[in-house]
Amino acid sequence: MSKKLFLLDAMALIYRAYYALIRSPRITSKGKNTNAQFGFTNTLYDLINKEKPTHLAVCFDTHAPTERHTDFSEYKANRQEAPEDLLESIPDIQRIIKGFNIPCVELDGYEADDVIGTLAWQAADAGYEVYMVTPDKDYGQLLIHPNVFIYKPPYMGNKEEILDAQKVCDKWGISRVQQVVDILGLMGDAVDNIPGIAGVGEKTAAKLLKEYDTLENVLANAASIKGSLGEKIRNGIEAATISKKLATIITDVPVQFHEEDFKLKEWNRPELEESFTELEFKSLGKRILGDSFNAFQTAPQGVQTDLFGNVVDTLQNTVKKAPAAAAEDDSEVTGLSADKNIHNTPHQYELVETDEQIIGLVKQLLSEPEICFDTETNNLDANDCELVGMSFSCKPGVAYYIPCPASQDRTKAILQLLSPLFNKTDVLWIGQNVKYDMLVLKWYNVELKGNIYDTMLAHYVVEPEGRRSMDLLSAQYLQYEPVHIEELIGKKGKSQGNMRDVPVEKVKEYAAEDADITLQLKHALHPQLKLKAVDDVFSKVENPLVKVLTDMEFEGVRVDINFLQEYSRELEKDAAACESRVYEQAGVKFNLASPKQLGEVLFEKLQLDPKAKKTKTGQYATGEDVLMKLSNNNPIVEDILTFRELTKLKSTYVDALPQMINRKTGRVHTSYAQAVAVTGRLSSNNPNLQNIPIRTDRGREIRKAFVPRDAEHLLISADYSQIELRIVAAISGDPNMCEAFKLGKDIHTATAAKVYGIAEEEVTKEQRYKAKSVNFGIIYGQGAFGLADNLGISRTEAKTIIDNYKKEFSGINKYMDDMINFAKEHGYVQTLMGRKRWLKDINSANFTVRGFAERNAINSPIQGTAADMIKMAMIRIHEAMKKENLRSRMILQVHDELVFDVHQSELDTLKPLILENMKIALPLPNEVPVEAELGSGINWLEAH
DNA sequence: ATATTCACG
DNA sequence: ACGTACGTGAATATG
Repeated sequence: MSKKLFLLDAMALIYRAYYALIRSPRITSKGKNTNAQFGFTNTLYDLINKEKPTHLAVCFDTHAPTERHTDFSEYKANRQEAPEDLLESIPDIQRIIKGFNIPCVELDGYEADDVIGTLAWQAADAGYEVYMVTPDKDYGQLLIHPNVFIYKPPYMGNKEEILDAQKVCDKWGISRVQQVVDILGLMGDAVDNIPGIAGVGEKTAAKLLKEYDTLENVLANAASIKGSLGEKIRNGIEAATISKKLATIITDVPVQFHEEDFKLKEWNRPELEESFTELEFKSLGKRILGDSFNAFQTAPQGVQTDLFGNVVDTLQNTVKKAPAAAAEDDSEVTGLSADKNIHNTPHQYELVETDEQIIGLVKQLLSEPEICFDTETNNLDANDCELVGMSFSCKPGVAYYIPCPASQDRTKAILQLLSPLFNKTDVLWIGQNVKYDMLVLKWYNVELKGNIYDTMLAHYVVEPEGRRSMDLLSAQYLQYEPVHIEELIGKKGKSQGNMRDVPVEKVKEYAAEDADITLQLKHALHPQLKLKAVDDVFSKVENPLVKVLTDMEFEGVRVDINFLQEYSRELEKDAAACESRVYEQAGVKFNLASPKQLGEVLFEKLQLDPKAKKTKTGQYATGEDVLMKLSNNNPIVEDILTFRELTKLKSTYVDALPQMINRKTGRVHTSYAQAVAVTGRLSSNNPNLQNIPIRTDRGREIRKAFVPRDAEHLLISADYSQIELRIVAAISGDPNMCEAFKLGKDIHTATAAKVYGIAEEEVTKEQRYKAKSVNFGIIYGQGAFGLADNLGISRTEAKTIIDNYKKEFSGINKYMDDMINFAKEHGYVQTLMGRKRWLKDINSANFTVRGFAERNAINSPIQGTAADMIKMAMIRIHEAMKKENLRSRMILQVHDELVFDVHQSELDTLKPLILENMKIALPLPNEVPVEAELGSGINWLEAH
């Protein structure tokens, strides 16, 4: 019998199993998520059963950095932290593997693919047929030995797949598997953050290798490669060299394949029984262990520990011992080696607890012009948490921490003692994401009267595209690694701890350090504001907006649950009807919500389109645009699209919104992200209230659920009219467009008249519609192809329209060129308020990459100026409402719209106040007027 | 975690 | 030959 060795890439399989099951999670009676354990065990067992390996080993990655990480800091730097449930599953899985009497192999400094590659070749040399079980395409490079294969386990509805060298070569379009690393070196790999050559993708890489055979030879001949491709390659020599090295799997890892170790042996049944019982694998347990297995029996006690390690020992240190028991001890937070963190810089952090101490601190801080502060809470949701403590710092290295005990009376008393500080007007409050802290304090009826300096926002205007967690900023600007919050309360997830339960001494170190670091960050970032000339947008727009957003988030909006519940039932019914009609027409039942299954039904079973579009993963595309183009209005298409619409509305809005209602206020409190959108816009999340439906009848209904706080109130909605087009007209100074706005014309009709060379009265609906599409397309830098696609017209017609447009509105054409040229020269574009966006790819040799940057150069100043304008308006309106002591509140912002919850007695005061401030917030050049419209009603739909 | 789809301005 | 309109957030499937 031939010897078949299977080597499993454990982490890759665990990830897949975990996420494949996440929608119907397996939770034990103790509340433990066992997705990964279940999925992995299932895969392992099926593999053993079906493929009948004679030998098997499971390979893990370790936390230790590898040479790839030390050589190239960006390697896998884009990876998110694994979820806690997943990390906690690893000891269980290793224990199950031991139960099957299968060795786990891992080695510090090497990744699983290195270990697997090395073992695979050794075993193949020894006459084995070797299957590397992994979804990872990089393994293709290892198929040099004719007896080594890749075994892709079933996933996404695909069957398992065995890849040999030929299949891998066909897949990539190469002639030898050795070229897999050359391909990866040229094209990079987004998953692992391997750069490759900018602008070289899979196709180009394959073409180059066809001609030059190896990456080295491509680079050696770079000088003779013509055109932009040659330039790209010449610019990417270093990146390609690094990338190839990163993608190359190491095959001389110090591990030794021993036949005996990897041989499948008798299972350790008691051990498996115990694991399966603990994890509550009922049917799976029976399937594996037979009917005698009963998941509810008491776990057998006293399993002999020497059964765990006997395979392992012959592999010396390369094999990890299974944990003696499932990780019950949670004294240390997993996943982080505490000794690696460097937070031992000399500092003086003091605990301030008694009334006397607090009064002393207040007295001291009252003389400070700038105070850095931070709050600690027992929950991330600022609208649903208690204050656990506050830290203050005015001098680098010195900080104070005031703990707030569970007694809310005492917490209020502490805040009372601090009130002279909070009420002080001539003080600058420095913090990182101050909105959060202000919101927490607002629930205690505390408002900061001084000015705000938010370091997160400073970084936002200095580097709009960067990421800006405290940890990253500290590393980037202070070269200092602070205490991670995970060290105190664990990672995000259901078992995340609570700051309240952490010993005060530990919280003090963490909290005081945060205030200390934030103060130092302010000093590091501040010069950058002037240097990059973004201090205006920072001090006039972003910082003053913090208080406005705090108040808006605090207010929230009332949502009519009854209405939504009723509407949910209606949508449910209609969606179900659509669904059954689809199954009837298709002649099969399947999961209509699965694009993959739908694609197969439409394009294979029903043969609706012989040349159906595929997505990049090789599935059929089933997006709305694709379906709409399907053969002559097939009724099944209509039902599918309606089903999609109804289920989208139901799951994203109608059913989700009631669950977001705050238990204290009975209202929905969105959170505005002020430092996310690169153009300067806000974004909204938890829930997103900036994408509530309006375009379809059934979607629009949802707006009826947004209602005033009570019968004495109404909602007001005020929105800018054509603001982005006005901004284009104004900053381009195009005479025709400016004139149209000055005369108060309908801009799309006026555009159509110019483009078609006719009088405005003669413009048809069709022509106006097309002109409108051009107007919007221009804002985004759309070309003839896009316009044609959008309007369903020929590319020639689209080109004619665009050419006419550019001729009639030559100023706008010039604006677009000017923006691109400005960006090419200066490396950035900017808004009217001086908000900047840097475009590093603007001079890229790659057409696609550069084109993207060019469209950004056109769009960002427009979108960003509109964002500046409404932000300024919000600041003004908020200030005016406060000054007038109104009881009405601004509650929502939707990019060009503001929504207010208005007491009816204040309607007449408020309407002009809102409109006037919106209009004058940011005057446009070339006398282009800014217009805003306003409506009111008993719900958002009616107010619109 | 990744891919696809779709809601808004 | 390639890709083709900017900016977001959220839900779904996936074994």
